[in-house]
Amino acid sequence: MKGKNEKALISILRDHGLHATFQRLAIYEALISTHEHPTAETIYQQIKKRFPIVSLGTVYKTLETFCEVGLIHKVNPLTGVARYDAITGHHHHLVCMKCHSIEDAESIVEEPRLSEQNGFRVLRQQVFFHGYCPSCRESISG
Amino acid sequence: MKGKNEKALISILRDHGLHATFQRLAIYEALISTHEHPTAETIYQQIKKRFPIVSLGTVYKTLETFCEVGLIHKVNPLTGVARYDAITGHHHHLVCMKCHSIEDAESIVEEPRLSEQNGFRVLRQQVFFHGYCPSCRESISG
DNA sequence: ATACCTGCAAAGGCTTTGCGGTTCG
DNA sequence: CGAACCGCAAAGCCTTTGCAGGTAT
Repeated sequence: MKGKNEKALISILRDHGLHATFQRLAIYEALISTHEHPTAETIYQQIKKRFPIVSLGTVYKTLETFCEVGLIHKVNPLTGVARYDAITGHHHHLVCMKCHSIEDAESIVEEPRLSEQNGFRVLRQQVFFHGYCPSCRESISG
Repeated sequence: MKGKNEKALISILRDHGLHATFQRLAIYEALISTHEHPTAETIYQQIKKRFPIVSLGTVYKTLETFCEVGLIHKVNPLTGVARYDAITGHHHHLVCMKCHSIEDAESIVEEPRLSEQNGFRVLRQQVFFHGYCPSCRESISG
């Protein structure tokens, strides 16, 4: 994605049904130019160097819009509120994107519990499946 | 865990180096009695029925303490701040528990991308590996 | 006896919202 | 031109913090 010219970016935004404003171009460009999974604040700080007028509120709104149309993803799989679990063993979670229920799921594949990867010491792993629980699925697609 | 008597719960708390207060017993009991991955607020509401005096602040503190000693887990793998990612393809994340950096990781095992499980329609899956990145690892264990 | 824990209330931080004005298509 | 979008600032949550009093060991 890196190095994409402005025209290509404009097309991408329009293909997703969005107006191509310079704020959006700047935000999207900032996001595809890094692998650091930045926060809204971080993106805001970076953009401000080139466009001192952009506001933090717009960055939030824009990122949310991008998520809605599927252009980007939130890395954080939940919606802000902390959720707790007394089961500390290895298992997965089925997260409903509508009602935000969280169900446990068995480990489907017995994955290797790597203790290292690229020098990164892994202490715990979690798998999230996002989608629609049976009842929400019904209420959405009929 | 369900149905554990009070004595057993007290032992569990003590084994983790914690004082056994009735607030903690109530909070822990509430958490092991459900599979709904409740929020602090939810636990608070439930406990209030039996012990109207317990405060929400204590629930938060207690849950945090339980996490620190490994008695429970936060389901949410990050620390409250939303993080964004322009790469929407299937990949994993290495989350540093100290500096909160997030690196991409390749899919180690080619997992089956189930579209269904228990009637749950899966649209996206994310795997989080929590641990220490190379530099934090160094600064912790010498 | 003392270190730990709780309740209360205030503060903090992240995110959303409302509104008037502006811009894109 | 109309709908979509932006900046600004205030409000809204969720969570943490500080402190004085109480409790477990």
